[in-house]
Amino acid sequence: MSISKAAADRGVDAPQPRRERRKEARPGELLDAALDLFVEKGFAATRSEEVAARAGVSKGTLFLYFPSKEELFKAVVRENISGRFAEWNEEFQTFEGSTPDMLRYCLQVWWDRLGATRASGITKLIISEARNFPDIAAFYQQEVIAPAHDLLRRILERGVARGEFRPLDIDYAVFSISAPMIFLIMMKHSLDACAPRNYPLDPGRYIASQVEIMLQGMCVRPAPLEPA
Amino acid sequence: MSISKAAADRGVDAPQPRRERRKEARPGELLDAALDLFVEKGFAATRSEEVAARAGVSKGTLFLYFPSKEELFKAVVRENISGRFAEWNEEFQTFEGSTPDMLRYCLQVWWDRLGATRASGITKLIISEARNFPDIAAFYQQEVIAPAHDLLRRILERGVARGEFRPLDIDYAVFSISAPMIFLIMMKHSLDACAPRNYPLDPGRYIASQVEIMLQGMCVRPAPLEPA
Amino acid sequence: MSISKAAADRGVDAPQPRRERRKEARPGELLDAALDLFVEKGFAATRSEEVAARAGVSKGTLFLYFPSKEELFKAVVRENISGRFAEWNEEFQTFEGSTPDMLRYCLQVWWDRLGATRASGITKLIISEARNFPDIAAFYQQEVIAPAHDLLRRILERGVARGEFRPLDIDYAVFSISAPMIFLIMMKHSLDACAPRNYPLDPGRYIASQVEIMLQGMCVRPAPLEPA
Amino acid sequence: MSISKAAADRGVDAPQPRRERRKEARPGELLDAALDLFVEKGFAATRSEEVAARAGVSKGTLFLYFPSKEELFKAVVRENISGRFAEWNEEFQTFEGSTPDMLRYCLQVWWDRLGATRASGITKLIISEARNFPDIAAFYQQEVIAPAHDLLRRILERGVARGEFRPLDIDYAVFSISAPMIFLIMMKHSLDACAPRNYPLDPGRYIASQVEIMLQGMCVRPAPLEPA
DNA sequence: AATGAATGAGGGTTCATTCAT
DNA sequence: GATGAATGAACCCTCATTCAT
Repeated sequence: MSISKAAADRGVDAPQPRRERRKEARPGELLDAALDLFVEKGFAATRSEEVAARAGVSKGTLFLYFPSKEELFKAVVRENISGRFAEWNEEFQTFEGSTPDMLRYCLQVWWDRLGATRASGITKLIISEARNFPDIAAFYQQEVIAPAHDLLRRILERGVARGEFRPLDIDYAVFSISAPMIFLIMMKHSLDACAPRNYPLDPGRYIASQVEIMLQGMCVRPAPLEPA
Repeated sequence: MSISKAAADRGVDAPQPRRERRKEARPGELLDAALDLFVEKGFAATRSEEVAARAGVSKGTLFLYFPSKEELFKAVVRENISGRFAEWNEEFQTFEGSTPDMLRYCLQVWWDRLGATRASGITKLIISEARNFPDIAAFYQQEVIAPAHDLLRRILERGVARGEFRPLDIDYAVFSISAPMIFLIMMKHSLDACAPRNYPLDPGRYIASQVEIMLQGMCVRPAPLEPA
Repeated sequence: MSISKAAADRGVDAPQPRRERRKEARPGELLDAALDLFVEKGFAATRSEEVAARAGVSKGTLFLYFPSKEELFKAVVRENISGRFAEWNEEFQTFEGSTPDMLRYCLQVWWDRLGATRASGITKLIISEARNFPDIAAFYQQEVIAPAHDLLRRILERGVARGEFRPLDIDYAVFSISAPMIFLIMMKHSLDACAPRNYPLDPGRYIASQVEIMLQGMCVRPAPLEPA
Repeated sequence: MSISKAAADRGVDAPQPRRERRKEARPGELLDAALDLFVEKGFAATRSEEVAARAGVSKGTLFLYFPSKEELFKAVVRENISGRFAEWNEEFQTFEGSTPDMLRYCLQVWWDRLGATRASGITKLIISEARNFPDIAAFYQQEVIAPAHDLLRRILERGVARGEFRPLDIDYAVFSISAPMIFLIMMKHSLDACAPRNYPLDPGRYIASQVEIMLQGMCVRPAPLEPA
């Protein structure tokens, strides 16, 4: 019974059309399965057997690649946090419009490419489990938060330099800008996930209005404010 | 580690008689210990025996006062959060100033009496573990979120009724107002708790400025905006 | 909550109109409560606190009179097995009708005065728990089964002596006669108690028909048999 | 006591490797151990760890094969009782003799293959604990009692259809026929198990004579009755 | 490398029993 | 004597981890 369930999950003896890489891909498949489950259930409630089953391997194999559930968790976080910033940085390096437009674009990209995707689960995961995994938290701080803040900081400094923004407490502004995004991501993966519509919120609308509000406060010549 | 910890928690060298008759004090001591541990480790990772040990009693005694870990948690929420709404509601019932002042005062009270205290850890816990404990999420929604939103809603409606605010999408405004508070609390209990000063932020200043921004958008005759 | 429940069970502070004997009656009241509960729930599932509550005393008091739950159980059984046989023996000593009538009367008395009453719970109790309490079983054998069998034996011997019955294997006949009674009692307290009407049985009808069948087999001049 | 018992049960001096690979044998060994213990101590008093120990495995292994103590019990019932009905039904489907012979044969089979075996302890257990485990009682009612009664009912109906039996109150007759069997089993596992020979009874003889008595009452042309 | 049967340390909860008052 | 708060040994069950194959 439990035997066939595991077999079913991994597609029994089908010849895996697009997975001929098999062996080398193992750790990746495990990390992928683990990401899904950790995001969905959190660290404690995710059972290692379920991760293995979803990756199509046996429980023993999981421990062949990762010495413990905790190390698996750390590997999942490390695996999924990286690289994207290089690409985005470049995009913004070559951005040519006004800085308010740049900021609008930046937040929209953030939401579309991260917030709205499965990857936002990692943000939720980190924030939820940070206290139980301090080294993960430190790692995340270095690898994600710092680069992200740097990007925002550069945008804001560009605006000030070009005379579009008033002089700003930059750290503070960075913080104010990221807050709604983080908040949205947390809600999406917690209360909204169990009792949808506790928060009757359209993310796009919320982000857009928050950006305009921030810009209102930062711009030298504020645009007219829309109703909240 | 766990061996000596229990002993230490109980106050090894205290000369108290083994069976102190303290029926009245017990529930409070247990709730206090439980709050600490729930905030520190989350709901799932907090073991009931550890709560008992920290309160200086045996495992069995805990279940003498609270029929289950879940009920213990609910009691913690009532003791530290929802039980205090009545009092706060009254405070606002009799508030006589302008509605913008009322809103400023409300958020300051929220931060001072909840956000800045241990109890704010509960908010973080709920958001972190809601998906795994739907009963608890539902309880919290009813007992905390709904009343809190009602309070905010009443304030906003007062502002509209008195002609201080423009007509508002109230649900949306309630949401926008709570977001910075929730965000602040999340950070305090996750990333900030492991590596303080990730966010070089003064909560009071952040909240104050967010309120002004919101008021800017809501008021009929906006006050001049300070720099972000 | 649990405090008031116990208080309610024992009638709080009512002046106990018909229980002025109080102290001397304690053990009896405890045994009485325990009988009810043991019959209803069996030994393992009966909680000593509930016995105490039903008797109107505290948990501690129970252990003042009986050193353990097991001793309480034994005392309950001993207390309730006795005496009745003397009375019945006398009744039958002076019976003047035919022996078949005597047997019919005997079984009817057995059912009416024991089987149909709360006391039949003891029979069920003993049979259910005999293996876990061998000394109880021995005690019951001596105090109840032996006298009861003696009574039946005397009736049968009277029948043979008076030429009403054929020569009988008396032990065997005693057994055949008691079986339906015991069976009825067991059913009443087990399967019938949870899913009534598993056994579409009217006890009176069943006993009567069983007696007639037995008599049919034992009598010198059998009466015509009714349909089963 | 319990320390050395577990060791003893496992076969202390057996030179087997600590992890014998015996997946096929396990369930059977566990069911065997469980039957012994359920019969000996009842359902509530049987601890799952002890079952595991008697089967020579650890606590966890038991739950690898049976998801709960209750399911273990159900499996024991299926293995030893209800799983065999199919075979017996077939036997009776093809029975070609007279219906009285069929009934005689049926009860003899019942006694030989169930009553006289360890499995009869389950019947006693059910009757003893039905009230405390309504789920189990319902299961047993469905899985055992109903099919058994159906079998008896079919035999009786055959007799009536073939003109061998008088028209019968079938439910009632089913009941009358099973009663002596149940009674015998109860005694065997309760009083007789502690002090054998309380009832100086040969089961075969008792059953045979009870059948004849019943037949006497049911048959169109009764055979002459033997002395009781 | 891969498996999956087996382990055993807990985790939440219950309840007979104790003992300071 | 009586109380009932407190204890702690069990109990059922889970699951990360191990290891013989």
